[in-house]
Amino acid sequence: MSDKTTRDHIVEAADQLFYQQGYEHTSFSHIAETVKISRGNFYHHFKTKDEILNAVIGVRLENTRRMLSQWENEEKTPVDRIRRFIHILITNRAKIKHYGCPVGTLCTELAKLNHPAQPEARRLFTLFRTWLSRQFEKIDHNADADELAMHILARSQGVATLASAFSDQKFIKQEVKLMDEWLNAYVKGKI
Amino acid sequence: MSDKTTRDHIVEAADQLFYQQGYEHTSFSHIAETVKISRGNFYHHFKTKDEILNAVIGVRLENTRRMLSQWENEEKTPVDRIRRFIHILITNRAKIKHYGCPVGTLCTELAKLNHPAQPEARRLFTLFRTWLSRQFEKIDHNADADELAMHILARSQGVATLASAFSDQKFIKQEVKLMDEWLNAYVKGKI
DNA sequence: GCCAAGTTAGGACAATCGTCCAAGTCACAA
DNA sequence: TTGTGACTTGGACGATTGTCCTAACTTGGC
Repeated sequence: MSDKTTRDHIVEAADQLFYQQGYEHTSFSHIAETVKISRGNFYHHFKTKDEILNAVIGVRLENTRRMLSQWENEEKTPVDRIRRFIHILITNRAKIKHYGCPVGTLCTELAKLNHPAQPEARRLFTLFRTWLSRQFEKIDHNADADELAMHILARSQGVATLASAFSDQKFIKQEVKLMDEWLNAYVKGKI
Repeated sequence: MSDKTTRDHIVEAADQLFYQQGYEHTSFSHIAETVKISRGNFYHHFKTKDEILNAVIGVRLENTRRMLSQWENEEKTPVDRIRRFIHILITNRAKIKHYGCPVGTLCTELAKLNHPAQPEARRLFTLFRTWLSRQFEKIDHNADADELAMHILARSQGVATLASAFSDQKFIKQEVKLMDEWLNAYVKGKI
């Protein structure tokens, strides 16, 4: 807990703030205030704001990888694993209602800013995409697993966007149920 | 064409720029540069930046209403009308690939800024939502039309988000095809 | 106890932000 | 012809932005 370096604290605070208020709208002063350090202290750890963004994307990538491999261990069948993915919408529904999906909203913002970190941010999506794709492949080797992965990914994104726009948690549960049914129907048709 | 007032030009330019680079990232200087007027001239037409945003949302609402009633006239069956909605993804695929959905990305940004115009922006979604809901009601009076409308809306949003994140137009066509099939299956089951 | 390296604080910096204002231009009514 | 009101200009304003710098502090090896 307390063996975290200042750098870690900065990245952690930036991670939260970028999610809750967006990258551009989060200023150095705001991060400094949260971490309770001087504004000038930043430039000993990071040269630019973009460098902080890269660090944030880095830890998000690592956390995502860890989460996916944990799901891989805890859920024994590919169908259960995909279901586990679908249900993060439920798990994170409170935050999603307020701030949307951390991955989707970041990619959307960086696209508008035409920011050089776009490819790095996209890797967060790619992580889920390839992981889901591998699960679908295990279900049916002849299926176009990547298309199915993108399909699930897109539906999750849409749910997060609308749940946030309408501040509606019930809608999340509604759509998760539909996605579960879709997955069951798919499995029944293929196995 | 040339009978547009300066105010109209400002709103028009702001509309495009808010879509392409986001609301916060678009500055007065940038709009002024585009319209080719002095920066100071703004405050004869608008008191604050938020007022411009409200005007932009206003014209978007009006344009959307006009578009929906046009679809209502051109397409004679509710199914054709819903299909028409689905296919704006194809029509606007080039811009969606770059900037995502104009409605979804605006609502997402305003949510992060905790901006007072959030309810106004949400009305853009509501317009589509109630229109789609009415179409579904015409297909089947016993259906939960609103759930179906939200479902289609969410899937469109997801497609736009991922198409932008991956700069992938082909994915749009792929998913539109799936949505068409979903609609056909639904109609076949209910009629 | 001392020095070097790593870390921090606080403020200076140029640029840009949204906002506002005084002066000027223009068209048209009296 | 003159006066009036709508419109436009260019710049000033205070605040805030990301960036950078210097001086002070802390720490560990000698």
